[in-house]
Amino acid sequence: MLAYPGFRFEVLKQDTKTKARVGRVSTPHGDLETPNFIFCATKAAIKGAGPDDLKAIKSDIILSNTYHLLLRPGPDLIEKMGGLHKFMAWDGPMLTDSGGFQIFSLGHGSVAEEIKGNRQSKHVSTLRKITEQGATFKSYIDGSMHTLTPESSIEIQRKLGADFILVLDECTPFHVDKKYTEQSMEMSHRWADRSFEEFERKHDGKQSLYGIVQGGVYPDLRLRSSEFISSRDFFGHAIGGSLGAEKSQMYDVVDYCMEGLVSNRPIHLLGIGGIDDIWENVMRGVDTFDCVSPTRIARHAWALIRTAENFRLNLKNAQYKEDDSPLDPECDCSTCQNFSRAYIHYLIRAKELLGIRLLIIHNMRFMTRLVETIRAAIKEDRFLETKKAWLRE
RNA sequence: GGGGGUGCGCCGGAGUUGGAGAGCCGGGCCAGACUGUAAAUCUGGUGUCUAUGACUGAAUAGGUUCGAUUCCUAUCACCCCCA
Repeated sequence: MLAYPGFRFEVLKQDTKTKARVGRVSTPHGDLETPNFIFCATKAAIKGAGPDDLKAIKSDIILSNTYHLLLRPGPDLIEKMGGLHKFMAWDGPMLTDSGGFQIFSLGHGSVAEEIKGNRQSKHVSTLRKITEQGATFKSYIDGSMHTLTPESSIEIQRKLGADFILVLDECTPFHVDKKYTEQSMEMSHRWADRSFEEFERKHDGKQSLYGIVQGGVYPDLRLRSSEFISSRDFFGHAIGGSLGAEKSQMYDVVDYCMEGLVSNRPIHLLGIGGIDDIWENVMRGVDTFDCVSPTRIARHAWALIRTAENFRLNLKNAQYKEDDSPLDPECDCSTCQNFSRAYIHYLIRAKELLGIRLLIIHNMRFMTRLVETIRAAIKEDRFLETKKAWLRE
């Protein structure tokens, strides 16, 4: 049994009516309470926000990516600079993705494109091949070839030094049949074991390893995969791969996984960050989330607002030209305390970077306030009531 | 005052050797997409109307011609040169 001396997960409060729970994860870089949201700093930076901003909006943890940092600046450079925490001046908990998602995204394009059938996508795949050994990519930066194996992904993540690291997996697409999904899942399981062995080989207690559940949208495969991942000595579990074409299917897939996952480990849902998805999946027992959406849509001028349609407003829209009200009257972030919708609208139109930055800060604070609300509700044993009121169901 | 040149879309270009423009490329404008980030990206729309079709449209007014954005005349605006 592998020990994770620098780490601990404890459930502080279990909701009595649902699987929602409040937990505490301890890491060498500090603790965080769950449910929580992990902001994506894919290339060792939250686009448009720095560590001070993260502290200001009360972010507990961020994520960075093996594949992108492998291409540039390279894991050796980051190790030489004292590790990723020091390099990017973030001293809190951190997770790195293994590059498994890039096996999907560099092969198929975005999630939406793949699910919608790649209709008009101009996506040119830079994924060269997937074999039992690993995945080979052509760098989008300089065209050079790079192979990511379970072993090399762990080795790179060790050099990066994040607190939580992930096994290499194949993020299975939506448009493959059950046979492919099953074979992909089984290969990901073998990759999980290889990742674990490589992790264990140089284990120093400063990092912890997450196993990833695959199995597409198939209940039996998801159950098998989650039981497999539970049988290995991972610190935490992540749910990955295709979660279906619709939200209802995603919630079903999460339910399938939960049947096979042991409950004394933190459970992460990879890549999900829709506002309603967070409530629905916390209810199903998910502890942590990550998603590019809050920061990406901010760069595309959308602000997260609880009471808006689909929980968001497009500040680029003409209707905000003369709107002197704060961005979100419910929010305590520096953007909402200081700036009007009209000003942000103007900044976006004028292509002033500050406009994007103000929205990024607000959207991030929106997410941390959301998980604060959720945790408080669970602690007070009012999760379902709060969910209903918050979502105006 | 004299000479030369240029005028079409909200703006800037390109193009039309007298043979069907609601019509190319940017930008702007109006919207949309985005879920482990090749994304400050990408997509659609953008004359009018009673809208599967019509109508108007190449500075303005005339003229030549089967046919004019194209040729001619006048006017207007802007630019350049001379005085």
